[in-house]
Amino acid sequence: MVEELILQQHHIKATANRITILRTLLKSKHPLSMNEICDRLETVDKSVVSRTLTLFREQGMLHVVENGNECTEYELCKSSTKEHDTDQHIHFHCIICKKTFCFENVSPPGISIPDGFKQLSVNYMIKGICPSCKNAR
Amino acid sequence: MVEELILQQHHIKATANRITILRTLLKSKHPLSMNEICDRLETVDKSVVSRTLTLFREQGMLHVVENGNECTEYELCKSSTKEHDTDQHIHFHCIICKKTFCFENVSPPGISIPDGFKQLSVNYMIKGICPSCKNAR
DNA sequence: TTTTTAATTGCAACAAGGTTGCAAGAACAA
DNA sequence: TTGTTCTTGCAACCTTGTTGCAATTAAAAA
Repeated sequence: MVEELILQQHHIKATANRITILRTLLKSKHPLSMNEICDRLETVDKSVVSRTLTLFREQGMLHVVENGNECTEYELCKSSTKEHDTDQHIHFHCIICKKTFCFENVSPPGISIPDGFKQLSVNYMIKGICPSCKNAR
Repeated sequence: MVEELILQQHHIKATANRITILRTLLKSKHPLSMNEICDRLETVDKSVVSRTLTLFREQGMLHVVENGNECTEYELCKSSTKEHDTDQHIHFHCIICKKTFCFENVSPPGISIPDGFKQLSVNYMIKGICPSCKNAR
């Protein structure tokens, strides 16, 4: 099973809940929040989802997508490990339908930051209106 | 008074609370969260701070800085109005001291986004360790 | 000035997102 | 089998932020 393989690669013990949560993330086309995962998986307690997402994050399995006023979202990293996150891209958050899109093939332009600051991660979030919400008006 | 002038320019009635909150933002070297403002101003109720920040935001007086897992922060716009926000820059959030810095002279590189998406705002947030936290270790 | 109307304030209660303590259950090794 | 560790689910809690409402204040009209 794909899920077990991924968990194994990140040194996480495979349990039924973890496989289910991972599968939910795998199936989704856009980043999911904790509550979206809970809604899709009514059998799993939110405390388990919370702890599982923390675990996945700590093991470098997830990207954390910060969409602003709303809640934190998570998406699977394609090619990242705990040490190296090579899979960063730009996100677009629709202020109407509240969905977050990944612009996979547009990578965030590197910028030079002032001396003394140590960069660990980047979050490039564009807000606006997505095509389907734009057309709906 | 500078504060009254700024409020007037954004068509906001000047009250004692609003002037105090604006002054707090003016004095700060980095973006402030609602709670940081409440801490500095113990006489003003947090509901007033909340409503005031909403008002300031609606009138284009503030930048909203999303620092991720923690809370929303606000900073004064230098040159923005309700219609045009020309004063966007990159922010750096220190994961240790939780302070957010503005990189004033590094403007976010424009990127071309896919067709159909309408861009309204950009948030470019770098996370890492700031100079003083780096030196403290 | 007095009256009427509208805006602002402060308190408390609430809501959403998320975390934590803890006891019970499952997995696993000795 | 027994002991140890990990995982789970429930409830309680915390934090950030908003809202209902009555009281106060400010502004406008008479």
